[in-house]
Amino acid sequence: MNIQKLQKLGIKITKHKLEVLNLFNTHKHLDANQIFSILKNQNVNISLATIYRILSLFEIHNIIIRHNFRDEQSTYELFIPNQHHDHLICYNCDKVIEFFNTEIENIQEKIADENKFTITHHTLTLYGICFECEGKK
Amino acid sequence: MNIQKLQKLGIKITKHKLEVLNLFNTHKHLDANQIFSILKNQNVNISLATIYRILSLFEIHNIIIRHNFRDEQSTYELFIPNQHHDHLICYNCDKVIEFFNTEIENIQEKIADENKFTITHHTLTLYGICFECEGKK
DNA sequence: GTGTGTGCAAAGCCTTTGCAGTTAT
DNA sequence: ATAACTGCAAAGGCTTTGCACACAC
Repeated sequence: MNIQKLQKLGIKITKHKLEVLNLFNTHKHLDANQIFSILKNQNVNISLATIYRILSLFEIHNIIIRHNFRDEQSTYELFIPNQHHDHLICYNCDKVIEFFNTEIENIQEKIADENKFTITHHTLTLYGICFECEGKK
Repeated sequence: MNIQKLQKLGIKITKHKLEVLNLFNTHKHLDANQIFSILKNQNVNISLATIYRILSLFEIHNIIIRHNFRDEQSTYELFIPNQHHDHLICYNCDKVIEFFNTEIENIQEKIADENKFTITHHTLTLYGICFECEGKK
């Protein structure tokens, strides 16, 4: 995702938008508060309201996607076409591991067909304890 | 789930708890507000706070399970041991279809093993448009 | 110049909690 | 009797919005 693409979408380029976008290059998964904290540490003045507005805008234009992993805040990650994946999350350390499994995707299609559904998207998240946290106990 | 089982868990039986529990016999998936509305229509006086407290209590005791299907409110359904299932949800009419697929469950275990994870639970939800809604367009 | 973007403070929504009175066992 | 339950109102956490000003194109 670069500036030209943003402009093609009719999005006005601002320093704030670029800063939020850049964060996703170094942080795969981010929520609004994390973005706020990181930018604050970098001495960037931006309000939470603006962050939420930028995230909504990016989401509408399929630049990022929103996840609601637990009940709490929404987490965002860059949306990269043809690179769909699902998540494995450690309940203890919040580590997120991405995975993709063709078989599961195919079976999902089969299930949708059987129920006469047209799937637009899906959420598959496995929650558990990772090896490192398991060892610590 | 019957009164004896509740009492064995050390839960004090009240009219409100039984009323909430009974609703799940006729409504598979319910959120706090729906419960509030339904009971209000039945002339049952109960506060939202109490509903939330009952739902939390039932969740802790594995009587019901909580889903966060979209971003909105939490939805609950009865927890029936050995009857795990996943969901297919219509974006248009909110219809919920339950399904279970052994293959997917097995592959998930394989993925967890490969990543040295111990899975405690998972969420698989397929979002799309059902046959009826597709026809209406 | 004009339509967007922004900060601030206020409000919205779902959910939780403190308190004082009530009920189940 | 006593621990659990309840209603009410207030507060909490995340997110959105109205307004006035500032900025991108």
